[in-house]
Amino acid sequence: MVTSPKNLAFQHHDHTQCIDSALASAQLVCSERGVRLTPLRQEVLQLVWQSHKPLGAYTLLEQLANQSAIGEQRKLGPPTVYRALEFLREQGLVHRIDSLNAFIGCQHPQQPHQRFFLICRLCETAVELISDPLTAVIKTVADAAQFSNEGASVEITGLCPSCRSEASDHV
Amino acid sequence: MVTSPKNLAFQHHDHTQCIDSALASAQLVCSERGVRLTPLRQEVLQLVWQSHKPLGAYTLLEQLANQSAIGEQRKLGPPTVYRALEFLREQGLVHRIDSLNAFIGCQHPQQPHQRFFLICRLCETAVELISDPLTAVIKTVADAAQFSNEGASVEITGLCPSCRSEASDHV
DNA sequence: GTGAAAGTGTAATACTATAACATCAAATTT
DNA sequence: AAATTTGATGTTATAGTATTACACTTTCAC
Repeated sequence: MVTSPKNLAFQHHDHTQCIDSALASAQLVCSERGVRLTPLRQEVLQLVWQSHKPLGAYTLLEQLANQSAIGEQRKLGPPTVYRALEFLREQGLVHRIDSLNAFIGCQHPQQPHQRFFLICRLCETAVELISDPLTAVIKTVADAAQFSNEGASVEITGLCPSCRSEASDHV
Repeated sequence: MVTSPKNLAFQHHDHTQCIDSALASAQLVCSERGVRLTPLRQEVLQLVWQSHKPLGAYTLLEQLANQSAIGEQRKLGPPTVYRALEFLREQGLVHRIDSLNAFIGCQHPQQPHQRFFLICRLCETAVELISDPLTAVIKTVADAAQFSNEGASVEITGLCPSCRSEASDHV
């Protein structure tokens, strides 16, 4: 069977490509919009993209302090990372996963969209989807209730393909 | 047009009925399952049901301490209310709204179900929906990614019918 | 009744997020 | 280029949300 690009993050893949492409997109998007992707913001974006696992703000803060050139000499506080995350979210480069209090790089930063995620409870990988049928049903449901839909978040929890097969291996 | 029962909570209604029916359902469900709806748990459920607005755990704690017979003599801490909420959630009597860190009474406690909400950003009312099409699309999306869907949460944010018309009144 | 299990009390603490104000850097104006 | 303004970051403190750990009590099964 052909692997759908949708669940690529659940497979082994060349993650360097993910990071590179995310950084390139971010550069492009920010210069188009005339907003500044400062070194700090870029570093936070890079940290968020180190994996497909959502990371908490304090984890990012710690890594920023310990693993990055930026944190070498500065004493960083929570507002620093929260502000960077807020900027990245405004630009649609990062999403927050409400059920995890954690942040993840946006996999479709080009256009604005609702937030649909598949979240594996074992490997903690989160995959972002774009689904027209899901978007359509949400619109239908909201319309039926005469509710003006300004934004939506869908978080689907369960086991990803890899963790499913591993789980069945160990029965 | 006929008002759908779905968005009843957005309309004026006899909320006493909501509370009574929720408590009756809870009694029934708990006795059927052989679990104990203690006075504390019942009080927390009642507080959650005082409105259709999700409430934070610390708000509930404060009300429990100040407004209920239970809180009169005891000195209550956060674990007390969190444990009651955990129990009520396990029994499907209460849901947590992740985007608000808040809790709301379940409007369909009879059967297990996924969590679909319309959340008004003005009046803060949250309405729970059961939508077969939405359930079906989520299943389809998960299946397509070979993802085992164990639970899902959909939080749709915007303006409810009442707040929409009020907003347009004041233009 | 006695013991086991479930429920609650209590103190301490961990985790998540923001407010407020100071400082610094970049861009714009003059 | 100096002055001005704006945006970005540093820093301290605090607010808000949730859990751990252990003591005590109540309920239920036997």
